[in-house]
Parts: sequence; structure tokens; C-alpha cells
Amino acid sequence: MAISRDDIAAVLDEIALLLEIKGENPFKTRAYRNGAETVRNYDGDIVKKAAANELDGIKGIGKALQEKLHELASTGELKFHQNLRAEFPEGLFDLFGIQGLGPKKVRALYDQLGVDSIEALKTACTDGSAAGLPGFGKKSIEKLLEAIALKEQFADLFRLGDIAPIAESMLENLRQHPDSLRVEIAGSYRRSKEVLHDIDFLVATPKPAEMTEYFSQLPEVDSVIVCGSTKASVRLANGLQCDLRAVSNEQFPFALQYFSGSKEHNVALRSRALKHGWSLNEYGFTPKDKTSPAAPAVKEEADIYRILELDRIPPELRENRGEIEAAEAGEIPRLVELENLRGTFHNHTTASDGKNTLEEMAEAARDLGLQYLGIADHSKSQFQANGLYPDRLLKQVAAIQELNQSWDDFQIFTGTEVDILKDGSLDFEDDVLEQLDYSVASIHGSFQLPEKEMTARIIKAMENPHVTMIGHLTGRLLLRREGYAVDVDKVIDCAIRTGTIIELNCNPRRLDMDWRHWQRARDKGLMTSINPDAHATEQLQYLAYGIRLARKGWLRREDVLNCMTLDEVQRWLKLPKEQRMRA
DNA sequence: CTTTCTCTAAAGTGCACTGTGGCCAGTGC
Repeated sequence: MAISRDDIAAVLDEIALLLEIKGENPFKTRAYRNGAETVRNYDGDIVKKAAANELDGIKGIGKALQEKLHELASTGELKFHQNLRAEFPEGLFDLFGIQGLGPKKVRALYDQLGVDSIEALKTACTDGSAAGLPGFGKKSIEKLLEAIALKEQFADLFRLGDIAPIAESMLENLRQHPDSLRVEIAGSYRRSKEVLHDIDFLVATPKPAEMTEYFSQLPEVDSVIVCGSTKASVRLANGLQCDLRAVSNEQFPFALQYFSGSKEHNVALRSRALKHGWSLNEYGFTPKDKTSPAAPAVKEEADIYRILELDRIPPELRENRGEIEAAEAGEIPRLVELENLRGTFHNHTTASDGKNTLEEMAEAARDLGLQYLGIADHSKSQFQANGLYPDRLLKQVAAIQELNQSWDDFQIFTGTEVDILKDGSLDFEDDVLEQLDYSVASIHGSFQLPEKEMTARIIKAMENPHVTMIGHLTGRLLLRREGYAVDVDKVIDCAIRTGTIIELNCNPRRLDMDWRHWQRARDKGLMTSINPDAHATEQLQYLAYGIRLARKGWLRREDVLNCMTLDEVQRWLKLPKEQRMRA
């Protein structure tokens, strides 16, 4: 198979990393990183051009990179890269996944202690040998051990957004099979958990052995763990385990309910079934004793809930967090749906660190059927992200106002993702902010503040009348970094008091504020905005993850700002802050 | 390594934070 654009970019990135360890000229390493970005974003078939050696005139690809790209595209390999790679052991790359380790420290560990893997790093930290290196004090060692523990804890976990595409493609493949009557993904994927450790497929079929066999040979499968007559487990190239269970069409609703979990939800449901005189498991209802009524007919999963005198409970809510009580009382809310979204806030353009222009982002939003798009590029403190100074911001505002003349059914809102500085003040003065339609205030630095100060910092930002919403409340990066210490309840109360939205950042790396807080916050009256934090047109699709997590947080259409129509949201943005939060 | 240029040599994102080591280096945004 021919080498892909992403493969080429990955090679360039890896070269940059290796040159960094070698202590090469930082501008050289940056040139390779820029090259990788250029390859990824090039508008046209850059692989074909590279193969034909026609790369002249592409900004960021000079003579040396042209030659390397040509070699890569035409032979699929690069001598320079292979030689460089051969200088270092394989495991060294894993070390860069540890927070606090950069090229210099990796180099020191490798050169002086021979540390070439996470395992070796752990040893060097615990046996005291790392403590002998310059720059490695007591606190550094402690932090490294913490980072290793964090990494181990996340070792076999995957982010929802990273596996959804492959899960859906496998689902589609299974549905194609002539012997599959019904196919669903159960488990935590169906419940829209933000991180998962496996995917559970379920198929109703008259020929279970054929289905498990077919499953274990899907193109996505890397290796087969087990393949029996009703169950198969496989591993994908990325390490993710996938299970398939094949059941009869009659058992399917029970199996779907059972394997969707959560375990806690099922325990509660089973005890409810017992009160009705049946035991409930993945195969069906079984009368408990002679006095029990006959087991009722079940055609689909919803029947199980109906028979137990419950509203149908959407899978996202099945965490035993009050959903059974709500279903009993007929109080399962009508959860928000993707179709309810009318627009979105918090999106970036090429003005700061986005990959697409204002015009391209707007077109993409229109193509998705949205009525409005909020632009929120970074503010000046985000230097590395090309954050805007007031002059550039105001130029952008003028450009947006001009662009808005070209539509009567669509509008761009002018905004900013303004940094909340260490003391809670903002990166723009009020006289700048008041010229915008809205603003998202976010924290991008000083992550280590103690909880009290961090909470006060956010509260101070929310008290500013020009702050429309708070971006990614805890700053967590799923499976990478814990959120900063913040008293979420205090912040929620302050948000309601001041009329400030807390966004549901639906970038799959964040999904922040966490779903576990939303039901409580909603009950108190808080509203959210489901924001993709898109840095490219295709990332507007992250809204789908936002909807999944909003549903998991019990949110309804009326809890979500960007479910408002264009007219409604225009009116809402003109209200003084204290009148914005609905009663 | 690439771009730019008083065009074959120089400049090329800046800052805060952290911890350590003795006032700076590395990391991350």
C-alpha cells in the first residue's frame, strides 16, 4: 500500500523528536515539525506531488525536505530517518508521554543511566540513581513517579472520540453480514462514557458460530484472543479489545439490556424484577417460584423497562444515579438531541491556532445546517497559539461584520477565548471585550494553584459583565492530565448568580465540564453551551460527542444555549448578564 | 532547515512556572 499523507507527516514529526534528543539546532527541529504540519494541511495531493518530485514553491518545504519527501513518497522509506532511529532504542519514545520529561531530560536519563523505557525510568526513580543527575531533585523524582502512576492507570483505556470511528465502521461491517438480524454496540460505549476499556458488540443471529468467525476476521482486527461458537474477543492494532456476543433473536433484547450496564444499574433493575416475581438476566425473565406470574413477552429492550413499570431509560443515564427512581415517577427528561443544535460558540480560525480561515469555518458550519457560528480565537497571552492583540482582534471583528452582510440566514458572532490570568483578571480590558458579541474565558496557565485560589480566580472572571461563558472548566486532558483543583459546586453557584454559562467543551480530549456535575447543576438552573473548540472545519463534528455527554448529564434542549434559534440567541446576548440564566 | 535579504549571511514565537542550585535550565502552553 502506498504511503499516506499522515504517515509522511508522522515520519517528519519523529525526525524532529529524534533531532531534539540529539540536541540539534532548535530551528532545524522546528523546520521538520513545520514540515509535518504543512504536509498534513496541504490543499491538494501532496503525496502524489512528492512522488513526482514537484514540490517547488510550497512554503515551509525547502530543498532538504523536498528531497526527503520525494524519497518517502516514491520508496515508502527514508534512509535518513531509519539511520536516526537506529541510534536510539524503541522504548525511548514512550518516555515523551510522561509529563515533565522533555528532550533534555530524556537525553540525560538515557546517556547517563541507560534509561530506555518507562519501566527503567521507574527503577531509576525508586533506586535513587536518577536523583544523582543534575536537574533531578527530590520533587522532580516525586513528580515523575506520579506521572508514571497516572500513565499506568490509563494504560488500557481509550477516549470515546478516538475509538468511535472504528467502532462505527465495525458495526457497519457486522450489519452487512446476511446472517445478522440485529447488531448493536452495548457496554460503556452505548452509555457514552468518556473513556472506555473495550467495546462490546452484540448480534442477534441464527448462525452464531458463523458470526464470531466473521467478526474475528474483520479488516480492523489485528489479533484474535478467543473465537468460540457464541463469543469472540479480538484486539485492534491500537490495543483496544473488542468482544462480540452472538445470541438468538429472542434473547437479543435481554442481552442488549444486560451488556449495556452499568453493573450498578442492572443490580437495581434485577432487584426490581424480583419484586415483580421474576429473576432477570441476559437471557430473559424467569419466574421466581410457583406463585410468580408467567414471564411476559419481550420483543425489544424498551419492553423490559415497560414490564417493570418504568419509563424507557436512555442508555446514557444508566449509571444508577437516580434514573430508576425518575423512570418510576415518569420523570425521565426528554434529553437534548443533535438535531436540536442551531449553532455553536468557541471555535478557532487561522487568526490564532486554527487550521481554517474564517470563511472556511463559516461555510463548514452552514454545511452542517447551523444558523450561527461563534468565533473565539486566543487572546494575546497565548503567544504560542498566535493569540490576538486588540488591534488584530478588532480587525477580525470588522471582517466578520463585513462577511455577515453576505447571508440573511446565517451569522458569525464575534468573540474571543480570553485568558483568565493568574489573579483572575482578563487578558483584554473591558473596553475591548465590550466591542464583541460574547466571550469565552479560559485558563491556560498557572495550573498548579491551590483549590481556593483557583476557585476565586474563576469566580472573579465570572463576575466580569463581559464574560459570557467559562471555557473547559477544569482543563483536564482525558488520559493525559488531571484537571486543576477547583471547587466545582462553588463555581456552579457563582455561574448561576452572575448569569455566566459554563461550556460543555466537546473536544474529545476534554469533555469538560464532566457529565457527573451536569444533572446537579441543571437542577440549580445552570445553562451550558455545547462547544467543539474546533481548530479545523472537520472538528465541528465534535458536537456529536457533546450531545452524547450532555445527554449523559441529563441535559434537555432548554438547558443548552446553542439550541436557541438565531433570533433567540441574538436577543439573549443583548440581555444584561443577571437576566440571562433561566429560572 | 527555511526564509529572507541592504541576496550568500542572519534570523527564525515569548513567557510563566517549577525546581533546583546558587541565579538558571527545562518544560509546557
